[in-house]
Amino acid sequence: MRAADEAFASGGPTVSMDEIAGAAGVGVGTLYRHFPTKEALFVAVVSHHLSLLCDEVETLRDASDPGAAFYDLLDRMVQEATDKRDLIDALSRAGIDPSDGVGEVKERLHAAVGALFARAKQTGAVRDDLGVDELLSLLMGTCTAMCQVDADQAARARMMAVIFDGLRPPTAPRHSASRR
Amino acid sequence: MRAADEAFASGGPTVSMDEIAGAAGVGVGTLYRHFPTKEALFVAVVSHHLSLLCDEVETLRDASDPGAAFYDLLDRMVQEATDKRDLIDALSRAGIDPSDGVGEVKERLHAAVGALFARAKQTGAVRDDLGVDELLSLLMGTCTAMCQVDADQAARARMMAVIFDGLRPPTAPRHSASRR
DNA sequence: AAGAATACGGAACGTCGGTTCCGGTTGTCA
DNA sequence: TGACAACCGGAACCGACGTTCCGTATTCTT
Repeated sequence: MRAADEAFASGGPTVSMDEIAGAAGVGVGTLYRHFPTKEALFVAVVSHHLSLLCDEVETLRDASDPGAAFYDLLDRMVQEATDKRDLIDALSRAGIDPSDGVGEVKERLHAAVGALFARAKQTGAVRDDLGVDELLSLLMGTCTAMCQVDADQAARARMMAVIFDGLRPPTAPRHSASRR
Repeated sequence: MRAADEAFASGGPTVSMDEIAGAAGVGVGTLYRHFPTKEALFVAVVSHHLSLLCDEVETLRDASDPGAAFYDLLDRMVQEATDKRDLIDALSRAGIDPSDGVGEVKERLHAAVGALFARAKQTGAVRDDLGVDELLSLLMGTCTAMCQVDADQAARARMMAVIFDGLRPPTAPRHSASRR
């Protein structure tokens, strides 16, 4: 059942309950017997994904090379989120809506990524003027950017290179983006 | 009338026609007398914005310092797109849907940005391994990322710094983002 | 094996938003 | 000044979608 639900999530949060039910081979009534509302179903699927992601990140927490592990993680996250479009919405919701059930999982992800992020900073692999929130937001943005150029793998690699290079410690203060 | 339409666009493409009409101080019927469909209205607004943006970019085409002009432009675009949420959808549509009326304006924007981009490359202000499509997609992603951290101007500046530093020519080949 | 309780599928309902259409109004021309 | 025409506002229509409900199937119990 969850398997069919994942299939739903790939289409984004706009698919109708009928379609989800159809994909799962059940009636809509069955869906509502397991989840009180569509929102709840979406949250469940999203939380599940985020939870898996958390496990992965927590595994990397004590990696011997935090920098490499960090960039590897980013690469994988973006790669995965590009396929599963719902993960993007997941991340975006994680940043926006602290009320619903995603909130707790978001905390976990935040903490796990934060830990790895901090270690990577210590080794000088990433710049130290960036917060976890900003990192996650950037990551989210990158994912949506990736969804634009569906096919071209090379283009994606170039875009990732931009982000990665930007995350490294700047060799020298070169530009200020401040305004107002 | 257009003025009121812009007000609509700020709320994203999901606002109802009734709300738009209300904001414009007219009835829905009037809206439909000027635009055959909601989609058309949206396209009109978006095209208008993109058109203005094109004018701006084309002005910068022959700037004495293409690099500075380029980064200044990015800064302004992101800043503006953060306020006007519809511009994000505009950029995203520009990348995705070549069928509707936005297509032509997208060509113009593509060409104008491409020209400035090329000149900035020549002066060594930006890396030369990136295409215009990738740049625009990245820009779009950055905008959506910005919309996450609504308030904090400092956070936005840090995120922009990441993007900007990533766009500069890498000092040395340091990391490969390829996979698969 | 029979009855009850639970689960199931899908038809039915209410709401919401895009689109259409009709009655009123304003401006124009003779 | 009176009739005609264009325009306007908003009520009415229609389809889509989330949600609910009921008749039926299935399984568990004794």
